[in-house]
Amino acid sequence: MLYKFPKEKKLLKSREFKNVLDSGAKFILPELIIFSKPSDLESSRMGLIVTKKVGNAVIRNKIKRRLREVFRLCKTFDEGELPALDLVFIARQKAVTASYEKLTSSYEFALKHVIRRHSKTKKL
RNA sequence: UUUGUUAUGUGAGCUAUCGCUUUCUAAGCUGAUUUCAAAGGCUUAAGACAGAGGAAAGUCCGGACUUCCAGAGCAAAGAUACUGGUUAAUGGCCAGGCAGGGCAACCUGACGGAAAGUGCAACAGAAAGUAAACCACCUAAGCACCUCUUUAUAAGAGGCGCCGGAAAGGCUGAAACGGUGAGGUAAGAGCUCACCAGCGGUAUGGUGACAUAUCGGCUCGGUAAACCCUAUUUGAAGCAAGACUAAGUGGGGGAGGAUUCCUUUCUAAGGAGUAACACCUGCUCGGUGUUCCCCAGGUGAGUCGCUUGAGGUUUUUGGUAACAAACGCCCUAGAUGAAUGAUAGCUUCGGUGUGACUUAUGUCACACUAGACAAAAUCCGGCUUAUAGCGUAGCAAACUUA
RNA sequence: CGCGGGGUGGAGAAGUUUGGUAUCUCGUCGGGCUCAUAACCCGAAGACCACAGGUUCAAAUCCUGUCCCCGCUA
Repeated sequence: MLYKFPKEKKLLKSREFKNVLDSGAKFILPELIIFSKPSDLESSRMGLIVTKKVGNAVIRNKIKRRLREVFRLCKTFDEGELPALDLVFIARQKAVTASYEKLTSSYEFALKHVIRRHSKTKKL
C-alpha cells in the first residue's frame, strides 16, 4: 500500500504550493531544492517544479518521473515516526545528469535532516 | 565501382519486479429513508484491453466546429499573382509553359501591368529622361572678313566667324533613345540593304500559358520585394470557443422611471421621436449594451465539448499525375501541477578499444557503451524547421571488365 | 491559444522611416602632462550590422525563411 501513488499524495493547487513555498523549511542540494512543511493529513504529499531552464519538454518529463519514483519508493524508511509532510521539489540543472541512485541517496539524506529539524521545532 | 541525383521505409526488441491514465468486468460503499429498489457516483495490494511522433515542434497557411444579432451598402486594410487541373479549402499538391543553373539525371523561380499616373537613381559624366543645351564635327545653300594665284572690284583655291546642318562622336557610369557589317553624304543619320535582338499584325498547332512560320513600319530605357493599377479573395474571435450543473447568496447582474406626438380608447395599451457614451475593425442604415438607479465579489469547482473522422488500408476501375469512385477489412491516446514510467537482466543493429588471421580491405573473439531530433493538449489537410544509425528502388556521368 | 518588441566594435546606444559615408559615449592600446597616480590633451586599433537566401547597379536599411532574447492578453 505504501508504494501506491494516487492523487491524494500530490500537491495540485497553486494555493498549496504557495503555502509550502512561503512558510516551509528550505533544504538545498546540488540536484534539488526541497521545501517542506508538516501537515495534518494522514500521508505526505509532494509537488514538482521543473522550469524551462532545465531543458526541453522531454527532459523535464523525465526528471519529473524520476523524482516521483524517488518519492514513492523511499517512503518506507522511518515508517513509524514519519510525520506527514508537504514537500515541494524544485529541480536544478544537475538533476539532468545525475543518476537515479544519486537522487535517492540525496533525497534520503535531506529527509533525515528535515525530519530532525521539524521535530526540534515541535519540541520548542 | 566511384561520384551525384530523386523518391521512399524504419526511428531497437524481449523478460521480471514495482507504479500511472482511460474503458470494461467483478466485489464493496453510497444513492437509501419504515421496507424493497434503479440510474448515477466513489473505492479496490481483483482481472482484462489499450496508452506519444515523423516531425507530436514552429504556429506559417487552409478548413471543420463554436459563439457573437450577425445583416445590407460603400470605403479602407490584408493576402495572392505564368497556364490548366485537383481538393472541404489553401499561399498546398499535380501536370504543362517560359527563364536561370548543371556535362547529365535533375534542381531553382513573389513568373501580371512601366504607351493610367506619381516618385527615385549617391559618385562620376555634356546629359539620368520631355529630350534639349554644351564640347568637338561639317561649311553644301545665305552673309561678312582674311590670305594666296591673277593687271583688276571679277574668277579659282584655302581659312575664320555668323546663320545653318546634325538621329553619328564625347574617355563617365550599373544603366546613355537598338547591335554588327556594307552602301550613302558637305558632315551625318534605319536614310537604304543583310543578319541578329525587340515591338506589332496575320496564319497554323494547343483548352490555355505559349510555340512555329510569315509580313510590317523601323524602336517606344531601369525600378512596382517604391507608391500604385488590374484580377481574385478575406466578417470577427477562438475549445480558457461554447453548453450544463452545483455551491453561495442580494445576485451575477437586477429593478424601474421621466417627457413630447399619433392611434385605439378613456386612463391603460401600442407605435414613433428625444441626451451622452461604448461595442458590432472605419462610415451610413440597422442592432445591442451602459450612464441619468443600486451593490458586490469569488473561483480558477465539476460534467459535457473529447475523439468514428473530408479516418486508415488491400484489391479493382478512371486519370500522365495530384486525385476520384466501388467493394471488402480495421478501430488506433484522451491527460489537466498534466498519464504512457522507474529499476535490473538478456538479445540483435551500430560505435569505441584490445587480441588473432591477413600485404591491405576484411573476418572472428572479448570488453565497454544503449546513445538522433523531439513528447499529444479540440480535430483534420498542408508548409517550414530539427534528426544518430540502418536500409530500399529508379535515374545520370565517369572509369573498369566481358 | 493569440499578439508585440528587439539582436549594430568589449559595454550601452544612434543610423532602418526616405537603400549609396557605419556615428556617439564609456572602455582598451600608444604618446604627452606630473616626482607619481587620477583628471586632462593628442593619436590609434577594434564591426563582413544574429544567421541563410533573394530583389537591386548597390542592402545594417527592402522582401522571405530560420535561430535566440525580452514582454503582454485571457
